[in-house]
Amino acid sequence: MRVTIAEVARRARVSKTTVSRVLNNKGDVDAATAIRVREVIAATGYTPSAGAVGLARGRTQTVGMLVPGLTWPWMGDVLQGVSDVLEARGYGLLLHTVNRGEQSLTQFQRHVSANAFDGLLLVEPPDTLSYITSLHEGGLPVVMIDDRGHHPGFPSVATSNDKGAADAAAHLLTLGRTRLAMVTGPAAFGCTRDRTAGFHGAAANAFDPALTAEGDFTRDGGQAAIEELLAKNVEFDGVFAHNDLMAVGVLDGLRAAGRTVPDDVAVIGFDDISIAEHTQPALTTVRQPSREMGEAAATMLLAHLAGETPPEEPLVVPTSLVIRESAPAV
Amino acid sequence: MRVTIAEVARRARVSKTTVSRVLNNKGDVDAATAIRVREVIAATGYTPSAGAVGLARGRTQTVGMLVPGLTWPWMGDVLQGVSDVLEARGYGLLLHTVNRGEQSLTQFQRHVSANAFDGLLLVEPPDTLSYITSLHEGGLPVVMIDDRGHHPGFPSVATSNDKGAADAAAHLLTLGRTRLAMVTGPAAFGCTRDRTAGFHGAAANAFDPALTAEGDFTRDGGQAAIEELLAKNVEFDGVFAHNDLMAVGVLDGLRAAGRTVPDDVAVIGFDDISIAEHTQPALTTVRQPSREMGEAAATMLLAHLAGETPPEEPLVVPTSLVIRESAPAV
DNA sequence: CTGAAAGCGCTTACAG
DNA sequence: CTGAAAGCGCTTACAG
Repeated sequence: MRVTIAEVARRARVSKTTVSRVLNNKGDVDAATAIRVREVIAATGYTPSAGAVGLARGRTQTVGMLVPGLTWPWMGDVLQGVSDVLEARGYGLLLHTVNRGEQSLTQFQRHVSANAFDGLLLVEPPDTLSYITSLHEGGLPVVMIDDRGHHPGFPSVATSNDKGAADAAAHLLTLGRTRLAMVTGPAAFGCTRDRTAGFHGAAANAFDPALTAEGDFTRDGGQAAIEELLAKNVEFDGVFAHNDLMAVGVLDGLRAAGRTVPDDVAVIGFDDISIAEHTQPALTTVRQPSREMGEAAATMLLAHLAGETPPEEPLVVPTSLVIRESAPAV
Repeated sequence: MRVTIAEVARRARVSKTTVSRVLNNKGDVDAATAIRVREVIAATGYTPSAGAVGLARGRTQTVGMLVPGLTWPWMGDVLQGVSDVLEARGYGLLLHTVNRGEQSLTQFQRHVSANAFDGLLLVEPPDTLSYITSLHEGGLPVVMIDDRGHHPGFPSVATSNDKGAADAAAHLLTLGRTRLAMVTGPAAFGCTRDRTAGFHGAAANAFDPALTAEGDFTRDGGQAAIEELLAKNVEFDGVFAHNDLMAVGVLDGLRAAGRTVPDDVAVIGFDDISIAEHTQPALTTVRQPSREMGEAAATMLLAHLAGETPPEEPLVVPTSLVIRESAPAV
């Protein structure tokens, strides 16, 4: 019993063409006619069928989004940013997860081939960069939310990993700390390289590369890393962890070893996930602007769909230092 | 340059009808013909256009999902469960957020009218129950993931709020605690009623209703509530908080007041969000099976779409007690 | 300013 | 077992 454009046309005593015109404000329509059509539309509650419009126009007004999984703490923020922008612009959001590996990708591929969306937003699932690149080269508008420092060959949104890490180092120096340690992410990640370089550069002599341990971005990995550092028996009074989850492990490891934070050792994390303000002591951290990155990526993709040429360089949304108790203000 | 069914038909020297038949394994097709068609499909990488199929069949193979927002800690788990099931069954997931109030709802309404999806899954946004009910009555298949104990008049998935709370009480009794307090959610929430009733029933005499404070499901609200309780100067040695976020506030408030957890006061939360295992001490909590609820809801909706009659009663996915240090095993 | 007709890419009776 | 034709609900040249 769905009302169609034909029904509206019949009731308004005009052609479907005319109804379509007033619907899309395209071409001139006699004022009185337009009013009559609008009245019928209002009275019937008519809404054009998304599927039919999409088929006729060759555009779905829908954007696909591909993410590795939904359980990372900051993923919800990214999604929220994306969702807000798309919704405000009348676009739908078709969400895809790569939680089941190959199978997931096959399903996703099917949706791509089926032209189910006009453009793609993504946070890169493991080992899919070349696949995504091929989609982009095949003509699909793509914008990547680059949390790994990949600097891909297509439009992307990133954050200031280097600057954020430098800010962390600078803050530790301000606190008078002179022997700084670092717990990094996996060496293969671009963001690990960027954060390491930024920290190293700003900390200068206060940082001894020997006081570096590689973690895996998990809490347990962070704890293991700090234990490794403590076992070296080299003094340090400040630690920068490449993400908050590891920083939580660092905090626990330090406590277990009898060190007080921040008195003995100041600790700074990266991300500002919701846990950060609830640790003991509350964690000072470099805030990653997840939501803003989502908004920026969606905005960029829509501009691309509207015909604008996307920027060559990654769009960088800056980090900001959030000062809490684990590395307090001076 | 998209390859269409017409192109496949031409290359295989058959009609579109026949191609459609082998695509959907419908009706008998000569074995040799079918093979020929399949070869062309494989060679061209043909995938039917989602929009065209949807228009012709009157079904989009897409499910809509409406959520209040993406930043609640357990929402990612719900979504992941939903996403896994839909994907495995070849359905798309169209995500809608009600982050911008009325405007969001208007946009959502438009998607509903536009027949953009076959069925709807939702976690209820504030004050939308009557609207959702009208959609359901209007014929849209709906399944609600009921985190609030609403017991709506349409299919839903819930968890054992009462039983979970009773388990918390029983565990505290097992630990020998005899004066139990409770920090509840807002009184208007169905789950608050259910958790209160379950706890009260199982704790019996050990629970004094005077030792109840109402919180708002936030960390700060939990801390305020425990301070209110402490100010009463009535002894208690166990606290059950209606969610983990408030339990974190309880932990902090207790620490500030010089009480030791769990020695002086044992604490149990509800949800088992990721923060729970990282608090000091780690939080014992009633695990809410968010992901399983998402899976169950999606499964139920797909069954409904396939023609099955959905159950009258809410499907209850059971909670489970996760024992950690804040209320350890005996 | 307006409408008839073709077309978007499929599916599905219907006829053979 | 197979195909021509109509139909799903729109949009868009084209003609007037």
